[in-house]
Amino acid sequence: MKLQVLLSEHIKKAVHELFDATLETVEFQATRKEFEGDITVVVFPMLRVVKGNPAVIGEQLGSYLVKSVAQVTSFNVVKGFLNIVLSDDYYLNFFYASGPFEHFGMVSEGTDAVMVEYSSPNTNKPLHLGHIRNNLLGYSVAEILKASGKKVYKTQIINDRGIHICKSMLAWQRFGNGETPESTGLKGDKLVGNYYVKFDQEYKREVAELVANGTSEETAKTEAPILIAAKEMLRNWEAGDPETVALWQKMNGWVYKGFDKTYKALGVDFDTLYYESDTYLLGKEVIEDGLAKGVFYTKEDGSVWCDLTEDGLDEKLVLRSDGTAVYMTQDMGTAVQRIKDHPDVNGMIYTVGNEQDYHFKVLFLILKKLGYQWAENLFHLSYGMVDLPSGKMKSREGTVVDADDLIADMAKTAGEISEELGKIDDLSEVAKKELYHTIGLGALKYYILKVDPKKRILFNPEESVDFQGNTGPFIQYTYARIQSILRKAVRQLPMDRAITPNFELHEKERELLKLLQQFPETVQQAAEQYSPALIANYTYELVREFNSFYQNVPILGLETEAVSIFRVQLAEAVGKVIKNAFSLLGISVPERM
RNA sequence: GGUCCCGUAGCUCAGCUGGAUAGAGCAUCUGCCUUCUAAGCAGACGGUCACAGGUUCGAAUCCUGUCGGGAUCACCA
Repeated sequence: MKLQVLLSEHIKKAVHELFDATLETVEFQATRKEFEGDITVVVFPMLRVVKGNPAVIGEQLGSYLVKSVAQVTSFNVVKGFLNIVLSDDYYLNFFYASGPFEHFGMVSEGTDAVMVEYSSPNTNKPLHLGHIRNNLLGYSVAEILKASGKKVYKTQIINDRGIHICKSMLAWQRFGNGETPESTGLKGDKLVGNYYVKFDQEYKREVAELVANGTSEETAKTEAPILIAAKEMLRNWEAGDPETVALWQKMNGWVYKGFDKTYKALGVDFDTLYYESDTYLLGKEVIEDGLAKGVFYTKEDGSVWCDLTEDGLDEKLVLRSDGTAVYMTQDMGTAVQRIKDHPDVNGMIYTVGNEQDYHFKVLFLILKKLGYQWAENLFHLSYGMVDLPSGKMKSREGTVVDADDLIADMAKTAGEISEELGKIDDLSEVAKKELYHTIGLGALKYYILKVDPKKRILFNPEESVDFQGNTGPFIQYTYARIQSILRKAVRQLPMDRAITPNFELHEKERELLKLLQQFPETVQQAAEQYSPALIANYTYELVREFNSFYQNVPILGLETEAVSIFRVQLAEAVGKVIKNAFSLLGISVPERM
């Protein structure tokens, strides 16, 4: 039985016996460092049913627990806080029962399935820092949900159609001279992105020219020939013009190859893909359904709306008067389609920036009104923008931080620091390169995931990311040190020998065991709150505690072999939990660094 | 203007469903490499939790208002 449940039952019983009162719940909290104890019962809330001085009540409850619960060895009361000291046996039992910690904290996959959408890029330009935040969040939340026992489908919707890609296509047609990724050596997404920029330059030039010839700026902006040509191209595409479609396929193909490389470098992947070119016409039957159910209504001009004023929102258009779909229509259609494709799915998480908060609020509400039971389990994983010291990122103005460049830069910085420290000089060049990538990416991922998604991030590429303190590399470093202990221990100690733990636990050991114990609960909590940050901060705390242990108590070469073996085992367990926790963040841990 | 999000140390961030003296890292300063990796450890310095009210035994946390920053309010996606 879980300790809290056990204690809580005994306390309720104690309250009943000692004060003849009935207690609904018992409030626990971790004992603060400065006090002696492992777990604390807050007495104040009990005052509602038990009259008296909280300190005195605490004393009475404390003595009761010491007498009746084997795991409780002693207690102390500070004001209204009853600090309980647990026995070494309790911790050791936990430790030996939970080993060997390989899958500690991970629940095996159940039948309850969810779909996690993230990334969802446009195909006219490369991925940038904003996508990185999106990808890391989405991937991590997917992993956390998996670890909490859900079956997870990772997906993205690729915005492969629309005016944006036509702009790149047109510019390539006009100025490209038949360039390909092969002929230029450029990644496909970069090449296509360059033409998107080229389009914008040309467009601006034409607008300026028109304005110089006396056209008003407003007219010039809508009548620039290249824009008209791009719109024409979109119409051709929608009409299925073979030449346009072929070009579209070719250039999108380049982009996908480029994206694949970036995703691979980032360490993210997908189980199932959706393309907007397939889904942009979806949603019409949902409209029919909604009309039949009276959720939607038609205006005189034929447009279809959903009235959400009762829910404090506006009226929302769901189908244009010409019968074509809007964004909302598509998203409804896509959601329904996804459930059709994956009938076991009973909930979806959308990783999309917070500028779409309103959109998703409306989308979820409409789907609920339509009566889909899975609509009860929709969540918008909303995140803030990533700002640069220079301000907002604008892709058309080229003020973006490119994803590939950033990853490479991080690895480079990691390399420079490693070289300077010179601890891994004996590694091969290939192994070094891989390690630098691991560390650089660890720094980047951790930096982004440790902060609350809702908050906007100010990212300074110049100063890059720290490698000290609450950072990915710091945690990776701790893991590497643990591996070093293990390597040495195997040579020095009979690690396979069964030990009888009859020694007194060191204070640091108790702290570590306490933290280890909390991991499974933390994973569940992170899953409920869709919060990688929770995992990150937990890991940091564990690592700090371990470092303090490592630096302050001897592990190897002790007179008592049993204690040494136990400490090595403890270090090993911490290492495994770090590894597990980091895998939930999509960060790998090196054996050495 | 309506709605939503954010405001905690000089900087970057934690702070769980209200609980003890608000915590880390960076930066600055002091110690610690002849023992398991010093990307580390131990310590010092640093706070009117934006502001003002309210709720209560108790508020950074919940409620109301004000100020500051951002997003969003299209027959765009």
